[in-house]
Amino acid sequence: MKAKTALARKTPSGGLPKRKPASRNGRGGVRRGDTTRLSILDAAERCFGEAGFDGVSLRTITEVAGVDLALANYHFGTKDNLLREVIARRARIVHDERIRALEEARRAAGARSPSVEAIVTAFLEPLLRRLINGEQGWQPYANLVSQLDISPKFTGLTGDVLDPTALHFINALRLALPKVPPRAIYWGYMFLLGSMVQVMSATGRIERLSHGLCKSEDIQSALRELVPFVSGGLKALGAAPR
Amino acid sequence: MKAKTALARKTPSGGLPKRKPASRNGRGGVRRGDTTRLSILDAAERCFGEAGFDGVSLRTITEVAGVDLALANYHFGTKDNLLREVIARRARIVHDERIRALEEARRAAGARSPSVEAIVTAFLEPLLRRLINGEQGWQPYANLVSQLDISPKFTGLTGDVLDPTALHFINALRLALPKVPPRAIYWGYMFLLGSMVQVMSATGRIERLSHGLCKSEDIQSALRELVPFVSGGLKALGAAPR
DNA sequence: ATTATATTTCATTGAATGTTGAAATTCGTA
DNA sequence: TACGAATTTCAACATTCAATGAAATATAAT
Repeated sequence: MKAKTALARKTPSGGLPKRKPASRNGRGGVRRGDTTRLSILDAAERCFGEAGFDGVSLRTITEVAGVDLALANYHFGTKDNLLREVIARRARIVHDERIRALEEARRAAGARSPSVEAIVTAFLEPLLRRLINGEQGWQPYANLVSQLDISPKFTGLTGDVLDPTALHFINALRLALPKVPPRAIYWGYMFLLGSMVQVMSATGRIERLSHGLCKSEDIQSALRELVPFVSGGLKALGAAPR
Repeated sequence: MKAKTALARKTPSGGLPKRKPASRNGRGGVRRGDTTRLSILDAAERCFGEAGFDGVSLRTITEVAGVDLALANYHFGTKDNLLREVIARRARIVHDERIRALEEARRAAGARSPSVEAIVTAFLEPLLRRLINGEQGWQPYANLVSQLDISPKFTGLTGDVLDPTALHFINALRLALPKVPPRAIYWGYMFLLGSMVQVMSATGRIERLSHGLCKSEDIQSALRELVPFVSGGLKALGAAPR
């Protein structure tokens, strides 16, 4: 384990971008390097999702992106940091929309607490809806976060971005289920995550098990089962024998 | 992608072991190479579980095992095959005990179907009980299978070993829940897997979320919540709006 | 003791890894 | 047009990777 001292000296991510406005350049204010930055992010997202962080090389990623290998270091510094930025890009979007959906559910419920179903839906829909609609890049992202969720090696990384969302929903569930002890709610949230992950990671397993009756890509149907399952499960919590 | 033609020529796993009985050797019929085989398996199990298949090298594994690097190839041929044998070793044990527990539940239920709780317990206990008891090597194994369960890259590998178990339990659940359409049962089984995985993979996440109220290693408490959650969730299936 | 086999050691293969330096190019601006 | 900064290219760095060949050693059977 060498002590990594110097980050790349000449990178915008090194001592912070500090890039000038760069407007009016005939490309709508889009800088030259921005398109390569994006294509690297997209390629990394796809490759990481398919093969895992350690299963793919920067060479493969930049090759898929169609750019020079050294540009990965120039724009992102290290492979670790590239992963971080891949995650953060979409995690922010999902987080914001989940919070918004939760507040919307609260508003709709008036003075009382939203139903468990409403809370669970507010959590699941923002991400799964994008998979259903086939929005560009979200399936690879879903694959990736599923893997990171499990691996002890990367939980520290995902935690910073994903934990704030969690606490909002745990709180909401606690209010909706006053009879269920907090300890059980935390575990229930983990089970919610785990069930969702099985829907997000397109492993093709359910096709084999069901002989084609169910399909991994049919997130719409999966979501129709997932919401009742998780809601029913959460309501059944706390019934354990002391 | 080079076509790898020749497996190592001089390995027992090459053209099948075909090793003589080797009894009466002063070590209770344990061959010389068996102890190194075991130490490599144990080390691989631990390393794979911590860092993932691609996250660890054969060098590290053999170093942890305290044996020469070349012995990994001699005993297991390739890294892929080493992973396969790591999984298969314990998967067989879990499978057998799950089937036995399921039959026991059937016997106890008499003419009727066992309860959903009994079926779910028969599935979860054989593996989780070993984690609760802290039996040697089972936590790393649980970590590992959790990761393989998610990654599209390895589902083909796990499928051969794990799918037969699945079909037994899916069948039992179908009988116990005649009102729930088969399509929903398959998804329910996936959700069961996903919830279980969250308990098995010791990521330390629940500690952070609950500020130490819940503990990853307290599988006993987790299981107490997991069984009602999954059972309640399964019973709530099929209530989806058409 | 003398084989034959099973196992271990040691040295090395060629390829692939993340990262970097320095020169070349492109671009916005003056 | 000329200058400076941002970006891209090219070539290499030192490691590490999985896998293997061949010699050495240990074990079991004869």
